[in-house]
Amino acid sequence: MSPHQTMDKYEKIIGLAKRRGFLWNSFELYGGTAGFYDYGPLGAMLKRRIEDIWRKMYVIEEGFYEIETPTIGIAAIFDASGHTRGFSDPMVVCSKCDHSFRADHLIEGIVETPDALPASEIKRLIDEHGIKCPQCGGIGTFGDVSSFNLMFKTTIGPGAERVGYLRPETAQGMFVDFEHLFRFYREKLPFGVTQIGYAYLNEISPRQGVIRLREFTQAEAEIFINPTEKNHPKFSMIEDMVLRYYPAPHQRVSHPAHEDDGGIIELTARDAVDRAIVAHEFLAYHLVLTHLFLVRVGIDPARLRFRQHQPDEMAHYAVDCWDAEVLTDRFGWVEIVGIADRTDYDLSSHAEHSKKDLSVLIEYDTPKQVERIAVKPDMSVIGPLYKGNAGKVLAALIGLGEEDLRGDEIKIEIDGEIVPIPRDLVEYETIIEEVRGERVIPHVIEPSFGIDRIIYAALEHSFSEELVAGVTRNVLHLPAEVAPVQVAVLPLLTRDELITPSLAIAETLRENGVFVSYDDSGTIGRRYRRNDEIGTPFSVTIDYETLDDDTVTIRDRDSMAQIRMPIGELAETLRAMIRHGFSAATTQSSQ
RNA sequence: GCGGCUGUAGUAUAGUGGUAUGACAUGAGCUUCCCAAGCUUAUAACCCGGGUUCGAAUCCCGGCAGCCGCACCA
Repeated sequence: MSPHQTMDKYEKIIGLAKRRGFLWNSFELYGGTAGFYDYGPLGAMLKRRIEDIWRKMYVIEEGFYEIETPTIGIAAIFDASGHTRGFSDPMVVCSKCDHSFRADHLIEGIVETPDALPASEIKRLIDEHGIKCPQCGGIGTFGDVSSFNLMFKTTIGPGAERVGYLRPETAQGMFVDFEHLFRFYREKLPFGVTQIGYAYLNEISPRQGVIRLREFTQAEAEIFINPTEKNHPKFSMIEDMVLRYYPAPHQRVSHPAHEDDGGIIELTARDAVDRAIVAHEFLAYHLVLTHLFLVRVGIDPARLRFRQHQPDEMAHYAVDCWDAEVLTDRFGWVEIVGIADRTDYDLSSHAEHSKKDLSVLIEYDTPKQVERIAVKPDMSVIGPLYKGNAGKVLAALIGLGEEDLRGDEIKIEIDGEIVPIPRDLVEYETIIEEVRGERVIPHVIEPSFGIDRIIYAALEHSFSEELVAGVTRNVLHLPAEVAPVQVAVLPLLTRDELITPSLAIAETLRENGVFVSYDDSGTIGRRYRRNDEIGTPFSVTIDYETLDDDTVTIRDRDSMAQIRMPIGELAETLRAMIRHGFSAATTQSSQ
């Protein structure tokens, strides 16, 4: 058996990607560093095309404008988002049973604020008090306490005073801009905003190549909606779309990420919502949109599923959360998109930390008439009487109901003390007030795409080895829309009389917006195979017939079929093929 | 981060205490040549640092990277 046959698919893809200029390990000149990859010429082109399709679908078709916010965030943002806290749990591993524990939890009861201690101090206390391993009962079996904050830390400005972090997700920048965005969208819900950009996690030991990176690209949409309106206006357009759902109750295996236990069900979006498998229409709509995007960029729908988070796996605030997962040869099911209903968690948390009101007024269709008690204390007397406490007295009085105000004496509570207020100092009346609406904090639906993982999955799913006349043909069956090189222009022979018109054709195609590579090295068969391997969907070949009648052949990557056509129709036909495929465009042109 | 294994041209490899094998790929050329044909020719490698040694790619130590297991995992 040759080494090539013993390689698994991951090795073949990474090998191909490296050889042909899709992906390179970064800093390789200096030995490389795990968790960083360069996109080579073809990889960068593929990435750009995939991002552009995402933009077409989310920015143009859904109308979610794109913004850009800094990749460095200040500490306050991540205090509010929970990243400084949640990402920095001190952990300790038992060397006997290999279970890991929150180190601060082990010494609860020994000190009052264990979470405020540095790692070395926690370790000292664990040793000093002979803390037992809760799992196996071992004493003195704990290793060093390690802090797991995965954010890259840096300082802002000289003097190293102000702490900054490289953002661990692009989302926070959009939440922080909420007030600006709300005004931009003329103060109406729902609206969405998107961002495509780098995010950073200082992974402990990233392996798995491009699957787990320390710098990665996210494409995220944050859609702010009215919490009471989780139906989607365009739901009827997609309600018949069938997706492969893997609901939480169907997940019976202990590592659902690596097994398919047969619990996947195929349902229309309508059924998924009606049977309460997906929480609501808005989420279901975005599952479908995600599916359409992924298939369009080259993910095999048969190796795609939507897995619901288990209740204990979901962030505590989330109502419902689904991951789009792809089946990979080596890593099993891998998450490539997360789609969550994050409720008002993010905005509420930023409101609390920034002390700004981030609620919005949802107007009623018709204003409501509401009866309420208007309390009018005589402050000219109360003020001098209660002096420093006058403000508290006023606040307490205004909050009283009619039954509290009716008696001979009014009693209020100030700092835990009951204080009597003379009856004649407080007047009140019942008034009818018009209420135009209600203030609420919008909920957020967040589809979050891991672009690098999507690129890997598209490469793996489109890769195939096909036997042609006893020889293996490597092909990337990438959709023409995302293929880095769209058309290869190839003179049949390396001769001037064919090279000259070939270069002219390549130039014309470029002027028509087609991304073309010109190649005259080696035999024609070799050049076809070279282009198959990088996924070039169409090749134009110039031969001696071209010199007689100005026709060329277009060769289809997938079927290896060829058609002949006049040079004059070439650009238009190729553009149609890139959009609709070889056979569709062929049928069209022959009619 | 811990433990085990590994590191030779672009790729997969052969090999030895005295600078390295053959192949594929790549470049140039020949061959009117439509699916990795053939011929000529060229380019191209011992992961990095330190130690032992007359001499280290080879032995030893450290680092880095990769793979596997544990832990972590957007």
